[in-house]
Order: sequence, then C-alpha cells, then structure tokens
Amino acid sequence: MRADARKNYSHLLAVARDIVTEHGVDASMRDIARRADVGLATLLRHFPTREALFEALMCTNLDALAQKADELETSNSPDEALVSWFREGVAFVHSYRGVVDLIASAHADPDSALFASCATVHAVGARLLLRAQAEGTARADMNGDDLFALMSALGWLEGQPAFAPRADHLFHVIASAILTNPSKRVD
Amino acid sequence: MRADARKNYSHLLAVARDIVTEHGVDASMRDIARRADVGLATLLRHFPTREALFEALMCTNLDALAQKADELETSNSPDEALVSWFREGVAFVHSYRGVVDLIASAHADPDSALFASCATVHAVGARLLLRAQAEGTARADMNGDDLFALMSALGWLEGQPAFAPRADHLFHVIASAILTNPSKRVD
DNA sequence: ACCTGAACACCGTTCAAGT
DNA sequence: ACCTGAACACCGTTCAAGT
Repeated sequence: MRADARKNYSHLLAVARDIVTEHGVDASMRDIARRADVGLATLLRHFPTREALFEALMCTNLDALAQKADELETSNSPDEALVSWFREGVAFVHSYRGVVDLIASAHADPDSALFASCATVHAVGARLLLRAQAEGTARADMNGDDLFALMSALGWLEGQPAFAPRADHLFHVIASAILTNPSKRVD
Repeated sequence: MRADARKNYSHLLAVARDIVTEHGVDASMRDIARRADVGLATLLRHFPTREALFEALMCTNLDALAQKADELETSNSPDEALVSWFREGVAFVHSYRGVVDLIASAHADPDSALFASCATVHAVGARLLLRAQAEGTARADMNGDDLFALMSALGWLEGQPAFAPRADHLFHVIASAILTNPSKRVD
C-alpha cells in the first residue's frame, strides 16, 4: 500500500469509529468520508461494503474474544468458562449499535466480509459449549448455532434502549437456562 | 371520511400488506404508493409515518392476541396459559420481517403510533405472568418488561434467516427458563 | 497506484396548486 | 376535503478523468 493510502486507511478507520459509535450501524458512509476530508469514492475503495468497514473496526475485538476463550479454557471450570465467554460474546456482537443485524445476516452469507469473523466466533463458542456438555453442566440439546443465536439475541436486546436496562438480568435468565439440563418438557 | 378517501385507505392497506410481506419493514413507501396507483403524498396523508402504517396493518392481530389471552386464562392452567400466549406473542412481534425493531423502539416512545399496541401487549403479558407467578410455576425474578423483551428477542431471531431454523428450539429453551424457579445463581 | 468530482437512481419530507 | 406533482436534501453506486 502506498504511503498516502495507508494514511487514509487508518484515518478513515479512526473517523468511522467515532461516527459509528455515535450513530450506529446505519451511519452515513458519506458522513464518514466528509468528516475524514476524503472523497466518498476513496472510502468505498478502502471498504467496498459496510460489512468490510465493520470487519476492520472489529478485528481487534475479535482477536481479544478468541484469546479470552483460550485463557478461560485453561484456568476455569468448563461451565464457568462457557458463561464468562458467553458474556464477552454478547458484548462482541454488540460492539456497535445495530451491528448485530449485520452479523446475523453475515453468519449465513459466505460472501459477506464479516463471514469469517462470524465463523470464528461460532467455532470458539461451540468448542466451549462442547466442553461443558461433556462435563454434563450444559444442557445437551444445544449446539453452536443455538449459542450463537442466543448471544446475538442478547446483543440485540442491549441495542434496544427499551430493553437495555433489563439486558443484564436477562443474561442471567438465559445463562441459567444454558447451564440447566432440561428435566421437564414445556409446550 | 369521504368515499374516495375510504377507498384509497383500504386499497393502500391491501397493497401495503403485500409489499411489506415481501420486502419487510424497510419496504419503500414510494413503492407502495406506486403499486396502489396513488401519489406518494396521498399515502403519507393516510399514514404519516411508517409506524402508523404498521399500526393499521397489525391492529387485527393485536385484537386476536388480546382475545387469545382471555381464552387461555379461563380454560388453562396459569403456566400453560403463559407459555401458549408467549408463543402467540412471539408471532405477533414478528408479524412482518423486521417489524420487531419498530416495536422495540415504539415500546419506549409514547409519541409512536405503535406505542398503544405495545402497551396493550405488555399489559396482557404481565397479567398472565403474574398469575403463573402467584401459582409458583413461573420464576419470581421476572416482570412484564422481561417477558416483552424475551418475546421480542425471539421474534427478532425468527426474522434472521440464519437463526430461524433453530427459533422453535430456542423458544423451548427460553420458555423452560421462564417456568423454572432459579435454584442456583449463575455468574 | 491512488484519489476525486460528478452523474445516477433511489429515498422520505414538504407544500403550493389542483379538483 | 382530499389528492397530486414537483422541489428538496439526502443516500450508496459507478466511472471517467486527474495526479
């Protein structure tokens, strides 16, 4: 990458982080370019899609989440590791307001720039879930998809001002459901 | 209302139902007006906001949901009534793809055209929850907000193609959590 | 190589002018 | 009363032209 291009790249990323933090996932690409004193087409050259921009914005968070899994796996019991990581995962899918919708659709779209990140999170979560299931502390009728889905649902709740105040409590409700072997069937 | 206005109203509603069923909550208002052979401004006269349009689209669903609560309350045990109605509630908040986001934000915005509908659903749900709690079959540390939030989260999951296949199973997971008195605390 | 302005086809809002 | 076309300020996409 040429020197001026590299400078544009990191500057755009910094500006985008600010604007996206403030306006959420629907922030105007034009606004970002404008605030960065760069042509809109230049922004689109570096990040051809909104997904590509968010992939770049969240890649450090992603690495941290994967590393956290390693730490938890070696120093905690399987059930504690699962729930602690689950909490981090909820925060990750809600890195920015509304981004969980992008993640949810990228999760099923191999062409999305966010697909690889989703797959990583999915795989790491599935590993921790399996470990807790082997121990018998996590309910056996769940798989990696379910974990990812519940993580996303909680991330979505956090993004809704109406629900955010109860999100922490609902995390406990759902986490306890994951750690409960179903004794009775509900219809 | 004048005769021609009434005709426009019901025709617009029918067309809107089709387009919204196909394209979800982000359907273009212009498209709806176009397909109805009516000026865009005429559509906006009848439904000044997107919320107003969806309020009209879902008002019959809303009545049905409230009536369902009455039926369940008189003919079922409190826990069965709660879970059955909860299932209907999830379907309601997901009447159209993406509309749950509109509902979630309307829930906290008294100025929204959907606020009254949200309040109704909230109140009905809280009543059924309270009844099951009094009986001791629903966990005591939940309130009407929590029920509405979980309903919305499940409705959101159903709207995501990546998660929809597991939504039914996750309904069971969450429903069983609601009907479980928490024995141990999870962190 | 990389950047840029401009043209394009869209969106919802608003309102003066019509019937 | 009710409807309408048009002007407006926005959006993301695309590309020919610049450095």
